[in-house]
Amino acid sequence: MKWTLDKSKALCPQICEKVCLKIALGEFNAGEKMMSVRETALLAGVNPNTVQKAFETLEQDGILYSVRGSGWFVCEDISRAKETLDTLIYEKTSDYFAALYSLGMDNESIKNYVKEWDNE
Amino acid sequence: MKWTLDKSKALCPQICEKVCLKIALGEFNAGEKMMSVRETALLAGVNPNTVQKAFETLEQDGILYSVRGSGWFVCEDISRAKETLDTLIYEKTSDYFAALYSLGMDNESIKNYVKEWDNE
DNA sequence: ATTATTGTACTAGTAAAGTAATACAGTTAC
DNA sequence: GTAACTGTATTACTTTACTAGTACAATAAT
Repeated sequence: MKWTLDKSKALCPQICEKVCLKIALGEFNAGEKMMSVRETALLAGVNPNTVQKAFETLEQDGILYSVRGSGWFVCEDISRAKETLDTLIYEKTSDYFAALYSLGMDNESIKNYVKEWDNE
Repeated sequence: MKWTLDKSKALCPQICEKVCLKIALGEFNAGEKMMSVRETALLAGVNPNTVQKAFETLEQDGILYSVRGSGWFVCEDISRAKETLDTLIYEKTSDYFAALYSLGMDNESIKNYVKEWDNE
């Protein structure tokens, strides 16, 4: 099924996140072959070059590796993928708090606001 | 004193937010004259054209108005500035939740994570 | 062996956001 | 009335992120 990406934001990081999550969830398994660059591009609705760059980023993070002519594979140690997810959650929370500080809120008011949040 | 902006993000919206906040906090008063485009540009460390665009955005939002040759002024009704701030807080929270949904979290886990957040 | 599929590389084009420099027009202060 | 401010407009340049098209090399399947 099609991946849903937010086209108003940078696509490359979204693809990285999606892959990390799918590894963490066991949708892609350690040591197994990934979808091809072109297939992923179709699924995500982006240019193959964008997927290529995303996979290369994940390669540097020790999450994927490539075999020329054969395909992309998930590394044996998937803890790196989980760490990357944790780091992303931390960073996004940190950014969120920073953004609301700029709007005049403090830690307590932010926590209360989130506590009452009730939307879908 | 100098405005501190995050240069890795779009500057124009940051200037808009800053002005809204300063109006809401009573640092700029209803009906009073604003700093000039050039002065604000120096203070914020950005190009005058960027400030001009930000002020024009706030003009469309009914928060500022300009008098050619004279300067920029704060509108009499500052409730629009406060509404804009509230909307921004709402949107940023909504974006934050959406981002963490993409990382595999749900409402409850996000609320717990924020509750335990303890950083500066 | 041939064919299809894979990763990889390269060049060019696009769009958004901001910078930079300049010019002009209206207002204010002296 | 002149000078020193204002806002406003225009043009060109830069960067980032992505698109688009093409080409080539290595592997796998037949």
